[in-house]
Amino acid sequence: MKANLVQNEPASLKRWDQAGFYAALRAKDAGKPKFVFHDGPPYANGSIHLGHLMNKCLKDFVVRTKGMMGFDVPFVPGWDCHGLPIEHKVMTELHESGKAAKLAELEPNAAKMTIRRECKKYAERYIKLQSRQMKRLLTLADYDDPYLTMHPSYEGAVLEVLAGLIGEGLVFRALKPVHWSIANETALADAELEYEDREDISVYVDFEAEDASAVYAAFGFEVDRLAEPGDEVHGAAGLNTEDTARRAVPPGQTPSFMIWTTTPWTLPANLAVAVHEQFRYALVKIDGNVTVMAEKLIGTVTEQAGSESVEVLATTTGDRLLGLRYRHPFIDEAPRPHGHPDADTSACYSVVSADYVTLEDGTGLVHTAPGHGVEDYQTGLRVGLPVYCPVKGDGTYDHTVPEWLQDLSVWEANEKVTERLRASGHLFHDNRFMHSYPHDWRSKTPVIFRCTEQWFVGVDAPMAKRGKSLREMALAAVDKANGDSVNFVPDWGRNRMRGMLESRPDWCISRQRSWGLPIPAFVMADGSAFMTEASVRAIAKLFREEGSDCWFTLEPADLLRYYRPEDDPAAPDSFDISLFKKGGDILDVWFESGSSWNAVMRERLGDEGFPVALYLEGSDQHRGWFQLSMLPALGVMGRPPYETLLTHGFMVDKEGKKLSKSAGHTIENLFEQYGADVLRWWVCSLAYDGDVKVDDEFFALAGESYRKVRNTVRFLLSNLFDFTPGTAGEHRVDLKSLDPKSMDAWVLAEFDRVSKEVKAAYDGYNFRKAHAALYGFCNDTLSSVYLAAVKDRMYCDSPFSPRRQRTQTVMWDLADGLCRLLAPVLCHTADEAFRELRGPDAGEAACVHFEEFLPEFGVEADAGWAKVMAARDAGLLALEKAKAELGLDNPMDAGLVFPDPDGVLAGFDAVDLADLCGVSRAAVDSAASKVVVQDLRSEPRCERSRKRDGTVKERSDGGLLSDRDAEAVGV
RNA sequence: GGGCCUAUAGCUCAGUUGGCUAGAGCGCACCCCUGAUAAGGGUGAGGUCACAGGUUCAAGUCCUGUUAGGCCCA
Repeated sequence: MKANLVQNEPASLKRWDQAGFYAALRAKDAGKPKFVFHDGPPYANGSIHLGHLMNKCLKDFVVRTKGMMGFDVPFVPGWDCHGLPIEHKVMTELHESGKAAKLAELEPNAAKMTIRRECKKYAERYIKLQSRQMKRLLTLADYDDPYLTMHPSYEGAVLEVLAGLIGEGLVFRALKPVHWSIANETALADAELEYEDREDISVYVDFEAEDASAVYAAFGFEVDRLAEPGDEVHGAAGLNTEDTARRAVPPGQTPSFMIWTTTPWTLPANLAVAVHEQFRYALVKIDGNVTVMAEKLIGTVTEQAGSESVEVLATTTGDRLLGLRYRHPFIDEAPRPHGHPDADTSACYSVVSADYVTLEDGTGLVHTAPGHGVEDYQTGLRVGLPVYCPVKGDGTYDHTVPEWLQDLSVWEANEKVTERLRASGHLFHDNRFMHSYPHDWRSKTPVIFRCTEQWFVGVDAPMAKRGKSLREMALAAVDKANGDSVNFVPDWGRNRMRGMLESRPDWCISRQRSWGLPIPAFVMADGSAFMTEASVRAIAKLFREEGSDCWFTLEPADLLRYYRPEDDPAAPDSFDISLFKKGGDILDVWFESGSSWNAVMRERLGDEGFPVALYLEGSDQHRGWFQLSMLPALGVMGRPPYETLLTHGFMVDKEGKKLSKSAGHTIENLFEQYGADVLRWWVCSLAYDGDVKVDDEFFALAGESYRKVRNTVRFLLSNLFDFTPGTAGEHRVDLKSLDPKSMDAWVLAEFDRVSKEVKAAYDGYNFRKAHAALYGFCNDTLSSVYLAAVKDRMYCDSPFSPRRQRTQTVMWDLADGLCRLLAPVLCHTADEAFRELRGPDAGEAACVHFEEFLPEFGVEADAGWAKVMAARDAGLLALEKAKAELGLDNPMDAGLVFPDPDGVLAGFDAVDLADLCGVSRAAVDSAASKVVVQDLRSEPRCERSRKRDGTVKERSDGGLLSDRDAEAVGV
């Protein structure tokens, strides 16, 4: 019989849907202890893919297993609705349909509203699609009332989190280098980056020293006179100590500092050269030019450049180079950043120290542009460099750069700058090379580092009330030594998260786009920003009522209608709301999803919703949702929002390589081909903590093993056709009366063992182990041992013989217990079987998903069973030999005599022993040392049972029957 | 380049604190059954535990390095 999952699953779905299943379950479970589990929101874009498939199934296993263990498990699905991917898609569509031009004519806020309306429609469309697909996966969740990050109450709750962080003094505005998408003209979060290979130019550039003597002096040369033509300039030999150097005469040319960079376009913004104080640097003459670089890198650099003559003139340590000045290769006067005409540029163009300088590549002298790199920025702060960024949002230079660069894009500038340096003699060497480089995850274009004014959440600033910094608290929360720290499954997630927390920078939470939650900041008349805890709470209240769209339609005074400055201790001394201008930034979407513990769990469940028991996502979320949920929760609630983090790996292809996005199945295809139960069975079998290989054949394999389980259950059911259903049916036999030496006691004891194992595995999220145990039970214990052995009595015993009814009772209980254990995974199949087991009279109320796992039967099996099963193995082996030696192909033509030295087997029913081996009869012999196979082919065979059990003879009706069969037939 | 992780039969995985001849399922081969039949049963062949060193009486297991792959970052 075919499973026909593709046709039948939707019917199950419909049946559950009509029963208002989720709500009914909540009602039924009311009052039970809660297991609160929180769904991370997938992005409302596109169809669900294999990653979602695994994630959603694993979550569903948790929901359903915990539910069947006796917990009330509310589960609210959610969607991440705002953000660049949708806005990008919508803008592309608007451009394609020609509507984008109209947008440009609109007033900016009106244009934003148009975009937002389109984005909302787009998000809704995909929420609907994904929701349908997730339901088709038979996942159990409150799909009637999901959480959407674009929902007004959600938006309000996010702002309340922001307000809490402001209250702790963690939110600030600053000029900082951030990842910048030129294509989308916005700052990007780390999570919005993808690393892809890219070819770039790497250049070695000589920066000419301003004061040659100072450089020579740093290397220990006598500097009272420079070498005249004809003077011998000493070579490298032995001249690496300052004493010897002092006796030498420096060469008569100006030395350079050689830097290396892979981003020539940042050279216009160069303001310093960094060295490591402890490293040794050499003054080296390469093909006639004197330059400075790290001693250890001379070989690699000159080899790469193909230099012919390399001569080390002297060496010194990095600290001696500090403060030496150089001339920028094509800029005469240090630039001043916008709006800071009086900026102090005295520190520019000199050698500074930095401990991140390495000797791995480059020259050991690091080009430093504070406007274009985080480390550069920090160095700049330390030594007092201006934060200079001559690159505009569109990736072109402004007019502070030399004319030949103005309005050029940075990518064009790479070439241009290189050529310029070559022409002016500053370029020592250049080559093209491939490296992995961050790209905007939507436009797939390379991003740049660029300094802009952004809002940040500080991770190192001590909190106003809590005293500690977010980083300190977060590290404590993942510290194993800390008793109530977060529990990680698997445990290495802890290390991973700690590493990330240790190194993470301040969180840039602002974006310059339309589709998102506005950061409710205002620009005051003096140009400074206005955003206090109280003002944000006031706007949050408004957003709850009207949604964040009102930010774009209302005036500042209206937006602040709930704000009472007189009650706000943080309010500036004097200000005039009528002069306020609305800020144009929106929040990082990660801040929104990172606030879901408040916007969903506390919102819906109050104190019971915080913290929750479990977050379950892919391992990439250690940096994403896991971390960005923890930080706001630490700031606002003082503890992480979850007790346990469960992590799964990623889908890779058959070879273990990254799954290409274009290839592979659509989810709809998989439903069509396999059905949800097979897909769920597959997910259940996965070692999800590592990478998961996925390929068509694996689904097919899962289908095979699913069918094995299904067939086993079907066989149980098919043997119960004449058995009164229910736990108190008239044919039912009291399990307590079972002989511990009976196969029935054995199989129930086996079930108990497996049931315990499966439940423990479920409880520990080890679904794979449960899968293996369930499969093994169906395949071995039932199919090949118990059911095969019991077939004869099912078919040939008198229908209401005690032996047959005892077996049916056991089969009924096994089917019942098995359905329950399978139900969290094979929700359609298990329910179908469960309903059939209860019979047609049970009606719609019969549903395995309203049930819990069965307690153990508590049936004791005789300790001698181990010996019986060993005897069975030996018997089967002996039969195999007999095939070859005696030509005894059919086991029913054979009898077995088992050695029984200790008399254990003698206590068991000989018919059971025979049936367990599929032979006609069995006996034990305490004197035998090995199994003896009897050839029974000469004995008569029962026409009904095909057994040659020694009782077969001609009966009154002329048939050849055994005693048992004769009695059953009544002749 | 850095952090975290993975590598055991053709495939998917077990293998606890280092300790008998390294296990299971699938697949494969051969056979049986034909009253679970687009089913069921039996037997068997498959492994230098990625590679190279090291610690140890003893290493799949511990340490170091290498290679390949994944996630995250630079």
